[in-house]
Amino acid sequence: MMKNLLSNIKISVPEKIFLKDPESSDLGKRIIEHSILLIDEIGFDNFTFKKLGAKIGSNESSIYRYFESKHKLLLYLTSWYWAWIEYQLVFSTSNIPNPEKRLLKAIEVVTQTIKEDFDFSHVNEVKLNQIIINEYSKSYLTKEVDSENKEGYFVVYKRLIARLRDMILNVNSEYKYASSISSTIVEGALHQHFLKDHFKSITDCNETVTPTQFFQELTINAIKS
Amino acid sequence: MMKNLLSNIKISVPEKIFLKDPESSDLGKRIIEHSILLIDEIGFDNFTFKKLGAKIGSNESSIYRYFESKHKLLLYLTSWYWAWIEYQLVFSTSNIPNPEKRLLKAIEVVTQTIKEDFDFSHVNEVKLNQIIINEYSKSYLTKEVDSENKEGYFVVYKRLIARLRDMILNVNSEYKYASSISSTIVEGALHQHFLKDHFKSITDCNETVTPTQFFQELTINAIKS
DNA sequence: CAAATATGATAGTAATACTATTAAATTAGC
DNA sequence: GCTAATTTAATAGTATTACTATCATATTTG
Repeated sequence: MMKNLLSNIKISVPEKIFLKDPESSDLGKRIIEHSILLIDEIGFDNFTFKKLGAKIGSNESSIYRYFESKHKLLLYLTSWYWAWIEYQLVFSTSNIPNPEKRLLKAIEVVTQTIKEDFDFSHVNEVKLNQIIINEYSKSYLTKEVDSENKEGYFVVYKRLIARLRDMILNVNSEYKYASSISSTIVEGALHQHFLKDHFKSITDCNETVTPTQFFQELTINAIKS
Repeated sequence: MMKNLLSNIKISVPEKIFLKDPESSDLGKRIIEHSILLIDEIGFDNFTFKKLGAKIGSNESSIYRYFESKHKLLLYLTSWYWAWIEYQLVFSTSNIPNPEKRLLKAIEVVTQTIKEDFDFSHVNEVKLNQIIINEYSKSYLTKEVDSENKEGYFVVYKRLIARLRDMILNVNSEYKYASSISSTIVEGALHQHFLKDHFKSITDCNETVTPTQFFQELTINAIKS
C-alpha cells in the first residue's frame, strides 16, 4: 500500500535551498524531524534555531551549516511537502483513464487534510500539513520573492499547479482560466482549512463538509459551462 | 462623485486595536500616512517603528503610544481597508435591484485593484491595496488568531464576507457553499493579484484578463448549476 | 496662566538572527 | 589502526529588533 511504497522513494527538493543536504546525515534528519514538531507547536514566527538546537540536543551553529536561515528551512519544508503531494497526485491518478474522474481525484489529493501519518522516514506529514496551512504564505509573501523565484525555490509548487491545470484542460481544453482555477484550488483549500479551524462563520467547511467537495463541485461547474 | 463623497465619512476601526485613536491627532495621521508608504516600500517584515519615526521626524516611543506593536498597526490598516471596501460595496450595490447584477457588481468591488488614489484624507488607497495583497495573510496567520478574533480584531473582514455571502444567497438561496465561495473570492482575488505580479505562469490574469472576470464567471457558474 | 496632556529624547533590556573562531568528536581512506 | 579530513559542539560576539521606563519639554485646554 501507499505507506510502504512511499517509504522507498526519496522526495527531491531544489538543491540551492540548503547548504548541506539534511538527508545526508543523522543530524540533518533530526533537524527536519524536530523543526516540523517545533514549528507546529510554537508557530514559525516564534521558532528559532536556538530553540530547535535545544530540542535536539545540538548547537545553533550546527543547524546553520544546513540552512542559512529559518526562512530557507521553511522553503525546504514547503518544497518537500509539495513534492510529496505531487508524487501522490501523479501516482493516484495514473491509472484513471477518464479525464473527469482523474481531475476529481487530483482535486481530492491537493485539497484533503492529511490525517494519517505516513511514517515517511522522519517526516510527520500530519503536522507538516498543518504547517503548510498556517505558514505557507509566509514563504513567498516577502520582498525577496522575485529573486528567490529566479533561484528556483518555488518550482515544485508551480509544477504541481501546472499538472492540475493540465488535467483541467484535459476535461475542457477551451476553458479560459485553467491556471487561475488551479492555483485557486490549491491556495483556496489551505485557506478553507484555516477558516474551519479559526473563522468558522465565513466557511461552510466543518467536520462533515470538506474543502474537497466544495472545490470539486466548483471546478466541474466552472469548466463544464 | 465617489471621491468627494468618501472624503466626508469616517471609516471606523475596532477600538481595541489601538491605544490611542490615530485619527484624533496630527501625529496619529502622519503615523498612518507614512506607515502605508513605508510598509509598501520595504515590506512589513522589514518595517520597524524606529524607521517610521525617522521618516516622520518623530520618536519611536511616541508611536508606541498609538499602537502597542507593529502587528496591531497592521491590524489597524487592514481593518481600515476592509471597512473602506465594505463602504464601497454597500454604496455601489444599493441601487441595483436585480440580484445577479448586484452580485456581479459586488464581486467587482472586492476583486478589483485600486488604481486611483481616492485621496481619502491621509490614506493612499493604491498603496494600501498593495499592502493588503502582500501582507494581509500575516495579520491572521499567527498563534494568537483565536484570542485576537475573540477581541474582535477581524470583525470588519468577516462582516464583508458575510455581506457578499448574503448577495450570493439572494441569487440562489439553495447554494450550499455560499460562505466558502464568498471567502474564496475575497482571498482568492488577492492571491491572483499577487500571482500576476510574481508567479505569472500559474495564473491567467494579466494586463487584460482580471481576477474580477475570473471570479464573476466562476461564481455565476457555481451558483446557477 | 496653571494644569493637564502629548510628544520627544535618552537609556536600557531581553531576544533575535545571525557570523566567527576554536576545540572536540566522528568518519573515511589507506 | 592511524592519519587526515570532515562534522559537530561550544563559546563569544555583533547589529538589530521590539519593546519598556523615565524624565524633560512642548502644546493644548479650562
